[in-house]
Amino acid sequence: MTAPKNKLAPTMNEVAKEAKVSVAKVSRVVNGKGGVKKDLEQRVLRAMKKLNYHPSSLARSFKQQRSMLIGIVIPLLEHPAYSRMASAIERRLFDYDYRALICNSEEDEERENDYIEMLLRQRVEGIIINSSARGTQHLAELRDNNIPIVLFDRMLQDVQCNQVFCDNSLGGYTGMRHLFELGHRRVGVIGAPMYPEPMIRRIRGTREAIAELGMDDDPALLVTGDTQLFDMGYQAAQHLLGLNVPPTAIFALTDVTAVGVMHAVAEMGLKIPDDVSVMGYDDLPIASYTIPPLTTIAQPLIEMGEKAVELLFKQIDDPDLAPEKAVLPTRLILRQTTALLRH
Amino acid sequence: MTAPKNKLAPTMNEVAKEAKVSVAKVSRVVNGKGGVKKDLEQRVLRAMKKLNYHPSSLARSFKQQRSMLIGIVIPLLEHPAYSRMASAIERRLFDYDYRALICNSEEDEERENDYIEMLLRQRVEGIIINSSARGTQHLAELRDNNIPIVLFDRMLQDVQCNQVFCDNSLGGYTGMRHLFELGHRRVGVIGAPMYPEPMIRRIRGTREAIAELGMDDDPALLVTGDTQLFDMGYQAAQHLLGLNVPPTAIFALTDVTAVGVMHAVAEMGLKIPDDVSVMGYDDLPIASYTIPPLTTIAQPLIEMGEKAVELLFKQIDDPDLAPEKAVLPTRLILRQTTALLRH
DNA sequence: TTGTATGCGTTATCAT
DNA sequence: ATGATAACGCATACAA
Repeated sequence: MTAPKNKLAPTMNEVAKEAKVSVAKVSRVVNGKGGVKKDLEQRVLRAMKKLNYHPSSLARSFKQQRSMLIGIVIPLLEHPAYSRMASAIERRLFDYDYRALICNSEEDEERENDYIEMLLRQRVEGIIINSSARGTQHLAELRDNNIPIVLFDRMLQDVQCNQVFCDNSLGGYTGMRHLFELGHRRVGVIGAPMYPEPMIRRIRGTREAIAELGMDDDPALLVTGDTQLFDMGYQAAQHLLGLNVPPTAIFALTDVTAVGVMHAVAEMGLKIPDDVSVMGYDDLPIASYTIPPLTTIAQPLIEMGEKAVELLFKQIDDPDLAPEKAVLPTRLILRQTTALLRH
Repeated sequence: MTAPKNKLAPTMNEVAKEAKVSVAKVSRVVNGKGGVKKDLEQRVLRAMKKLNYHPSSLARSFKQQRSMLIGIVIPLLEHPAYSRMASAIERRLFDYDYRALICNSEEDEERENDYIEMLLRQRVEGIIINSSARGTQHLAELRDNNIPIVLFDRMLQDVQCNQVFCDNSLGGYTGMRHLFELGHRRVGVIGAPMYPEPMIRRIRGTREAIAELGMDDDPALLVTGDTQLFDMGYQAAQHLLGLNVPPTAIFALTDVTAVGVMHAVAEMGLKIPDDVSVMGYDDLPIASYTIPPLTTIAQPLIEMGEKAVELLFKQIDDPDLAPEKAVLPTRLILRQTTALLRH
């Protein structure tokens, strides 16, 4: 790509000349600092309009050493849960006159690192990150660079910084317990993808429930995989229901996979919830519109986003503040895909 | 929000001091310009690492008068179709070393204008916009500001700039014709929301089919509304199927509304496609996973994004190039929600 | 091969 | 109330 050949945007200097005043006055008018005579102010305003002047954030940020930019790093913009988080965060930042640099890491650690380097260069004043990395070294480095950071959704144990997440372990447990109470003892769990932290915890929660409540503890009942898309749920359900002793319920640790599960179940000619109970996790909009509507574990995505912004600004205001961990509540949403086990 | 009290990032000057060379040399090393002795280059690299130096894009962009930033304006980040478009565009820009400023206008004209002003201030080198505005004045203004712009998805007649979109009218026609060929004469059309340009065209396409093929032309069969979410489809379907003479098929001009339709149909105890045929529009991932899978009109969202980026860079390279309109093909995806009309 | 100096557009400080 | 001017971090033209 070569350099743009476009006419350059007008500068404050040109406005000053047009209005026959000094740049200082233009600056004062632009920033509404007051101390400018009414008639001159009008002249400046007119000149601005005439030249179609838009103050350069580039120059301004550079001069002030403040970018008014916050980085948002999420694993997959196309995933409804993540796009919802990103949009909640962005909306809140906008209210504060901050702009968001939304980075779509596509669950790729290297891409995530590239983005972080980019954000550092853009001199973002803070980063809210839903990290796809397995390690925490790059985040520790951010902290050492003194850039305010909030870990979002995916918490990480051994890094000292602000974190906002739900108790995924409890969520996993709650779902399992719900199925247990309906009489299910043999429950297939779809924890795909395997590695991100929330998923590991959700799985752990289900295992705790299995142990504590004395449910079937069969390794064949846990299916993991690479993606968290429809397809994964579809395949996993086929596998689970093809087992010698198939489960009577399936807990898909993501709504999107749950939809895939429902599809597979229907295709096999089974009825939900009569023949198999199905649970999801996330409470995405789609969960209300499956047929029948999906019982699921809700996460307050919007509140999480708002909390993250709050913590970030707190830290920007006072960098020495001790990092805070905000754990938001998870909620069982009863709909119609789970039912009493038929004997 | 007060000014950040964080330690400032190290500058090139500090690196130069640390390495005991001039800033010019550091600059050369950073930009890989060559003409630097190996050992000195090593010293600079070491100093950079030691100080944790990240070149300031702010200063760089400011100095070079090139932001390397492109603005993307979309109506609703949380909508799967739009987040997919945004992500396709962003990915492609990233390959070109450009960064995206993703703006979520939330279908709000004023918000869209705020964002555009912001983008102008950020000195973006171009804008790819899926506009929520009804008028075109602000876009004409952009063009007059000489900022390269590509209209995306939602085309606008009377503004002279690059545009990428699908033939929505043909899409609407194609869907209708498909239903016609299955024997349906009385088809409910859900064109919600009403005003954006693609929707107007899709509706027009259905009307052309109705006229040309001699299908039932009953105003009660066209339902419009404010959103394009599940809910809208749900309500619209209830309305349509409650008509004195209900339609035998429903064409929801958006997959998301189609899912809402399917939900309503199921709730009323009707079978798809036996009792009612249902068609969607978009071919979102969810369309493959409804039960039964949704017959729909596919739009090549990824290709649209890539084409938009291509046109944008073309215009950046040569601002005097005549604007181009790229019309991408739409495709009928046959799945299982439409069937021959039972007599 | 290296360093010095200039300027990008803005804000802020200091005179006036 | 107003204007002249320095400074922000970097790339580059030019001198050495």
